[in-house]
Amino acid sequence: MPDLMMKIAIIDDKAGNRNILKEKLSCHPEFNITLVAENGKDFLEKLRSLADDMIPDVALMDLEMPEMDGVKSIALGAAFFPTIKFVVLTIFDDEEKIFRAIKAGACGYLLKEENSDTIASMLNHMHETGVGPISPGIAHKILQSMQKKSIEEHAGSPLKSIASNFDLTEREQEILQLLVQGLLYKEIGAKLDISPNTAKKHVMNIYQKLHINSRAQAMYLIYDKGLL
Amino acid sequence: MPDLMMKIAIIDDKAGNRNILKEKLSCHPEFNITLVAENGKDFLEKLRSLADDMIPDVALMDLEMPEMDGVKSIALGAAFFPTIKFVVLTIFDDEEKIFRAIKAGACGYLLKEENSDTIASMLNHMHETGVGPISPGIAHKILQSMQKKSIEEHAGSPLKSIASNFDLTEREQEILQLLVQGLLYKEIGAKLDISPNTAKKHVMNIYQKLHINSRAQAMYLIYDKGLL
DNA sequence: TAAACAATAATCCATACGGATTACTTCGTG
DNA sequence: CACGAAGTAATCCGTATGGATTATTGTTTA
Repeated sequence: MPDLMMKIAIIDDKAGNRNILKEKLSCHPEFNITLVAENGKDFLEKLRSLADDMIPDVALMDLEMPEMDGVKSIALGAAFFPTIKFVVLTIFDDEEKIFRAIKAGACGYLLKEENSDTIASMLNHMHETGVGPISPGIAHKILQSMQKKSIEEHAGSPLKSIASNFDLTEREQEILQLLVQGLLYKEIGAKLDISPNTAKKHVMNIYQKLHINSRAQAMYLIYDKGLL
Repeated sequence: MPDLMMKIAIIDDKAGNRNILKEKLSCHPEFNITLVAENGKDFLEKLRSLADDMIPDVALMDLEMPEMDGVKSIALGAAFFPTIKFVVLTIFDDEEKIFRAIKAGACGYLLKEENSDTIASMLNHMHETGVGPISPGIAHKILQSMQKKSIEEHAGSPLKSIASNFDLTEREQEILQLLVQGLLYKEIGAKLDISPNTAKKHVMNIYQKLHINSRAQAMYLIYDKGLL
């Protein structure tokens, strides 16, 4: 049996939602809210400055957020903090968003309208069995979208998913491609016929957009986490 | 509100299962079992000989059946009787079967272990809102298979074959593991409780054994060149 | 047309990295 | 017991990297 205590992170840009959720969870003593963030960027920053034993077990994540939305935060969070279970907690969204959140690594998808007991029991169920919580309405949407289009064709092209999820420009994709092959700035510059300084500038812009800070992290994201 | 009376079809090859299910539904007067069949072929034949107003609203379908299995019957049934909602009712199956049943046109997927009330409330919910019933465990499987497909299944631990091919020690494998996740020397040191200098020394030894000279090349070897 | 964005480029600084060398400890195995 | 292999640790050096800032040019679009 796992720990009885479950460390929970709440990520939502609206203070009202955060408080409602806190209140809902507070009735259940097994939940320990160890991290609250206003958006994905905030969340990742706080995570990085956290001691290992304070890393949350579960992140309850809204999708619509400024600075960094839920899909991006799940993709990055799941890559760098693989022990965290990401559960989307949101109002009813379109299939595309559901789909992208799941591909990013969400293991559950609950509607905000679910009541306190439902949420609690589903989270406990997940903690015990590993089975992610899914609201029936969401499951239905997933089924429909699966019937419509096969997943294979939706898998899409390599670097494109990074580009679409993180708004990389054409040039930045090109440079990322070379970067993750291990080329030096001067080599990238030579290959693209630009100054090494410019190559470096592009790389810095890419880091900002992906919210990482080293070439190694870029490679990790792209190669190991299949974000490519 | 739709009809209070819901016409139900039961398709299962085992008489025991049929009876258990009948019993479960009998507690709920809104269900009217109008058709019982032993397999898909039997089901379709009986359907064709039925008056229009006796066509069931819902078909509760087992998957493993002789003569004609559940997937085929759903595909054919959904084509010729588009008003019928097909709900798979089965024990826990592998992802592939779940997938095929959904693509064939199943609008719900329940586990046989669900209790009477759960099944009844989910069927009623579907009848009212059109939202198909899905057991949490099944929804979880679907999510997992979607994630796997999108991540494109890169094979298991490359580290072992690297180790065997290049005579890396246990400690070196351990360190390589952390290195290619993008950790700094100081982070590797902290994680393994050794000096960052030592971590670096190990990395230098690894580079020599692999005949490379940068972290990027290590990652390239392991991730892109698929293990080596 | 003005504003926003993309690509180009340079500079400064602190730090991380790759490379080489030296040294101490703890194991086994011969 | 002695020797080597593995793990530990420190130091010095030069280069590459990450981070921040500033600036010019062209393109797009509101």
